[in-house]
Amino acid sequence: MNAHLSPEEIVRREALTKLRSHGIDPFPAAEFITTHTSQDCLNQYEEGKEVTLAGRIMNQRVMGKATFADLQDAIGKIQLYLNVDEICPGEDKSLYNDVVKHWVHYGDFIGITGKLFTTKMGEISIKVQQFQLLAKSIKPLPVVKKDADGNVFDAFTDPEARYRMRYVDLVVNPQVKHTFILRTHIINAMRDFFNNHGYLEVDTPVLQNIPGGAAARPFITHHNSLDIPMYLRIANELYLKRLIVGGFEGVYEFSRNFRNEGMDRTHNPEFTVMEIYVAFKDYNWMMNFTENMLNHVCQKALGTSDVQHGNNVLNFKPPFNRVTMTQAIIDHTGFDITGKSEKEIHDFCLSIGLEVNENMGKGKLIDTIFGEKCEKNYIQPTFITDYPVEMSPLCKRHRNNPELTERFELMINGKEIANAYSELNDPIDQLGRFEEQMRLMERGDDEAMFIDHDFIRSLEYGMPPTSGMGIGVDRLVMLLTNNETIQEVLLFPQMRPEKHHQGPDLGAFLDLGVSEDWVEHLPKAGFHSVEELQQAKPTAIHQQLNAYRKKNKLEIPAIQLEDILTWISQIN
RNA sequence: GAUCUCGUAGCUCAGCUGGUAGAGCAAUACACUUUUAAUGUAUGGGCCCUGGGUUCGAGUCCCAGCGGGAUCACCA
Repeated sequence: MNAHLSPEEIVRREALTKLRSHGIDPFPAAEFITTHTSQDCLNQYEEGKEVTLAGRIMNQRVMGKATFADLQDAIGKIQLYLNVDEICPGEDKSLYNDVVKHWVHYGDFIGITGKLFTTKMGEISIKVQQFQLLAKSIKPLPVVKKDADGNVFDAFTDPEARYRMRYVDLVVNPQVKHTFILRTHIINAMRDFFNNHGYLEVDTPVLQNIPGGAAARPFITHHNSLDIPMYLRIANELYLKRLIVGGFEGVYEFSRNFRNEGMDRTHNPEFTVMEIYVAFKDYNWMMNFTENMLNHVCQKALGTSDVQHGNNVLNFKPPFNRVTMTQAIIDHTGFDITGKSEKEIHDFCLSIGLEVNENMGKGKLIDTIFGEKCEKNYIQPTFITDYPVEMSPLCKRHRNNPELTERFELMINGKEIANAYSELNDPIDQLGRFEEQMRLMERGDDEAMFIDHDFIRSLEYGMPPTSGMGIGVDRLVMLLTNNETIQEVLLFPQMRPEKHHQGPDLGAFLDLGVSEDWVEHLPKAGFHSVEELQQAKPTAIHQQLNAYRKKNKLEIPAIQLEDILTWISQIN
């Protein structure tokens, strides 16, 4: 029955039985009311103050009639001092000698009441007077230890295990928990900033008929009643603009987007983008707004405008540098794209060794140059502005140059973090741009966008001049929490489904009446499952098992054919 | 999707040119009433990812698969 359990798991399950037989429910139902957290105890220390708190017991150091342990709650840790005479003032010392010393294990939830004191070694601790098991942990957590110098031993580091069992990761790796707390603080700070400006947080459809607003492969699903294909959203942009048409002055949404594309350290099939649209503004206003917002986020979430990321310190104090796309390319390649034809740019790309092909339009070529030669150089927050019109089908043309658009991307640490436009609100121009996208698609550009006619119709009713900005929340969090992979900032990153290499089910054999002596030998003799027994001839099983017994000189009784027949009858 | 690389005890990892599976921590038992990587003594614990192959013999070599990581392509 317990054949698939590790010895430690068996010990813990046996402890359940022992606890119950002593009248202790290992999973009690009642509320446990705490008065303090571990941090309260440390921050508001008063000798002898009575405190009640709950958490996981993390590290027991049993020293005969006294035991030290760490109690880890949601906030942190505090040391417990469990003394036999304090916990068991009467004759019965069982609560200490049995429960504390033997039936409570690393990882169990306990509730305690006791008095604060300082040990000889100077550590604030709780002298426990009442002790209660709140929930047993029957699977041992990985044990991570730290020495006096802060060196970590046996850290739980395997990425696969950590991502698949994030609950374990969060328990034993405090820095992981801290990252996710920061993530929420960052999002809260953004939300506060927008709300304080009077903008409205909204919800728009996740299930969409047309996957619009970006160029990406969508996840496709099907609606049964309507009998139509539906798509998980790849972006929410077109819906937010419809709301600006509807008369809202400013709307924003933290949008979970889904894209059916590759997965790696910077891509997860679902990811979060914050998009905001504000009426009567342009991209210059949005640059100011964005740098102020990010500085606010850094101050609120991190308490500083100087953010350590890898070997760099990123300075979020406004104003950020602003460089046009044209100037950026001149700065890093010496080539001026102004007024150049598609062929001239194509030839230039070839001359500097970039891989380009005939399907690439002018915008895509320029994008390639920037991506290969310029992007990585912008470590400090920098707005790259005025992108070529071909790259930006939803963006308004530049007021001074119709070949460019009023667009900026915010580059930080050599990567794109935000993207913003003076939004295109001319419905006729917009339709033309969509049609250009269709031509690109026919030419082989699989990133080109679909036409959303209802969106065009909304523009025909009139959209005020508007600036919109989208920011990759996961990537911003990576930046601000000093993480290099998106999996570290998503609680449950997408993983390939777990495959269980199921070992032989010895318990199932026992249930058939196989003797305990024999059960462990069945898989070794070639029978890994009940199904395999069922499919074999009883006489063949009989011969095979006894041949195995003879070959391995087993000191156990030989199998009789009747035994086999009994097993088989048990199956049916 | 391609290439490289890894998969050994609950955790972190050794295991050489193929020859009977190792350490620390964790667990179990005993001792120990202010320890803190507690300590001391003893004990138990392994489908060495899975399936084939080569071999007298495979954790080790070869092939395939599964899973992870890295790089690349696509993308944010």
